[in-house]
Order: sequence, then C-alpha cells, then structure tokens
Amino acid sequence: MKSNSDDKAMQDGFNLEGFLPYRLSVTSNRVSRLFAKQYSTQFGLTIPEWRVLAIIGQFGTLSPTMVGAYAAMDKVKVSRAAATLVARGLLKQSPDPKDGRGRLLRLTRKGTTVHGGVVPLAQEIEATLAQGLTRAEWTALNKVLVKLNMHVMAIEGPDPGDATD
Amino acid sequence: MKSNSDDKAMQDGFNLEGFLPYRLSVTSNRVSRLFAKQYSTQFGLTIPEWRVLAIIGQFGTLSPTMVGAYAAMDKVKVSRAAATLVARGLLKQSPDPKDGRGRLLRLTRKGTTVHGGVVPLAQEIEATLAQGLTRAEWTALNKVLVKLNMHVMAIEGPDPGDATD
DNA sequence: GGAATTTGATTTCATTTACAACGACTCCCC
DNA sequence: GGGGAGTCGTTGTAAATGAAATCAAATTCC
Repeated sequence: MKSNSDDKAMQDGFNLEGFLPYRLSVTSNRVSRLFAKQYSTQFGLTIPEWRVLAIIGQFGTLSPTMVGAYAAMDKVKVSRAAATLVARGLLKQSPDPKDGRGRLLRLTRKGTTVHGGVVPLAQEIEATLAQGLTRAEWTALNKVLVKLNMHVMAIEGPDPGDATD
Repeated sequence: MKSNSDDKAMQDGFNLEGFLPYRLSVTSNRVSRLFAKQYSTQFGLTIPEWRVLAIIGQFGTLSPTMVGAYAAMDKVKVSRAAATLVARGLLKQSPDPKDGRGRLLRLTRKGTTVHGGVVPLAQEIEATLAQGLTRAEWTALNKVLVKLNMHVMAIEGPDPGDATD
C-alpha cells in the first residue's frame, strides 16, 4: 500500500481524517461491529435484539413504544426485534388491558436467563474497550457524547428514532 | 409519555444510558443523519458518494482501493458510489496503464465544481456541531475517538472496511 | 514458460433497513 | 353517542448493505 502523498494532496484545506463526523462514524461502526460479532456468535442476537432485551430486563414490563424511547430505536425496529425474541421464547407479548391498541412485553423465564448472560458480556466488552483509554478520557468521552447528542437534537429538531445498527 | 421509574428499574446495575457503545452509536447516527439530509437535499449525494468525492478531491487521481483505504469504506461501497458518480458525470474512470486490473478515478470538470461546493457545506455543518461544545471538548473528542479507534482495531484484528452510512 | 495462487474490481444474492400504508383502537368534540 | 383526527403496532415494498462468487490480470513458484 503505497501513498502518493504529494501528488495533489492538500490542494485545499480539507482533510477527511481530521473531520469529526467522519471520525465519529468510523469509530462507532468499528465498536458496533465488535459488539455485533460477539452477540451474534455467543447468543445469536442482533444488536437491536439485545437492546430490546437489555431495556426490558432493566425496566420490566414495557410497551414497544417505551422500549423504543429508552433504546433510541424506531418502532419498526422494535417491532421486528420483539417479534423474533417472542418467536425464540425470550419475550412474551400480551395485550395491554388499559389500551386495546397497545401491547406489553416482558421477559419469559428463558428470557431472564439469557438477559442474565447478556449483561455481563456487555460489561466485559465495555471493560475491554475502556482499557484503551484512561479513566478520565473515558468519562470525558461519555459526557461529551451526551452533550453533542443534545446539541444535534436541538439543531435537527424532532426525533425520528435512532441507531442504525 | 409517562415513565414507570420504580416498577422494576435498576434491579441489576446495568443502565443503557450510561453504556458507552450505546452512546457512541446514538450520537454517531444522529450526526450522520444530519449530514445525510443536508447532502441529499443540497447535492443529491449519499454519504458514501460524498466521501469518495471528498477523497478524490483531496488526493487527486486514485484507484478504488486507495479511495477505500483513505475513506475507510469497503470496496463494494466504493465501487457502487464511484459507479453512480461516473454516471452523473462527476468522476471519470479509466484503466490503469500500469496494471491491467486496476482503474483510476479522477474528478471531471463538473466533479471539481461540485467538490468545490461540497467541502464548504461539510465545514459549515461541522462548525454548527462545534458550537455545541467548547473548543477544548471538541479537540479532546477528536483525539479520544482516534485513540479508541486504534485500540479497537488492535482488539478486533484486521480491517474489513468501515463506515455503515 | 506455464500452472497455481493472489490481487483489483465488479456483480450477484440474501439480508437488513427505512418509508409509507394499513388496520385497529382511543380520544376529542360537537 | 357518533364522526374525525390522532396514536399504537404491524406489514409490504423498495432501496441499501455485506458476504461470497466471479472475472480479469498480475505475481509466484517450480
């Protein structure tokens, strides 16, 4: 892999490498791939699926809409992820007695077991990632991401849901 | 949108909100959406397309492989983005005289013009983003993302290409 | 020098995804 | 209490994506 560093480079001041949105995308995708691979091989779960599982494990019985709100996923993705989790016996879906349109999602016994295995894996991967940064960098990164996210939300206006992966 | 904060929450110590890979994904996707919308409406370009355009604008004549290396895109995506850019007359593709398998991509006159419009838009959007953070936070974010990216590369092993969006 | 392997780029195919339409139901208001 | 508007969740469809197959040309190794 040879580079033609001088040919025409830097003719204008633009440099993709130093372009933050690009960096953000590349790093995020790389991290997501790492997770996706782990969850896929160890539990046969996609990222949307494990997010739904994590949220319901954390908050208990929830409507799909609530799951989407907590997990920053649009309703289509929640619906399909929930459908496959139900099909695999990890989630139970029942009608909402308070609202004929709504559904309620909760973990089955099996789902609880899987959730119990999934959370430690997430924390383990996160710990591996954290080893690449100092503690100060890590907490700063988290804080700045939240701040940037809120800023973009303010610019972009209302929320279409989130999280491509 | 009412919350059931106490029902069952925090039964274990896991909290998606504070989970860095999740934060990274959500913020990255939101930023990408913002860019995608701007490029789509103002230039009719997708993100892969504008990346290819930006890279070739920056470095001059390049092979698709090189474009992929600089832009962190896998070769399929480069190939398709290049094909549509060629079809729209922004790029010219020619055989590589040095290597019968290779191709060379360069900007057409029209492509140069569009590139000249695309870069300022990118910088403008970036500037808007930057307003949400202090200068120190901004540079720190960039640096930490690079560091994290390198760490994950080391863990994950060889590079399959990148950048979903 | 010629078979076997490797590499650059494209194409094919199965999967994933987003967008829009839909059916079912609730809410609001006259 | 009945009609219109809005909401919840699912499904259909068209585009985007990635993995593997393919094709052509170069490189390697007897």
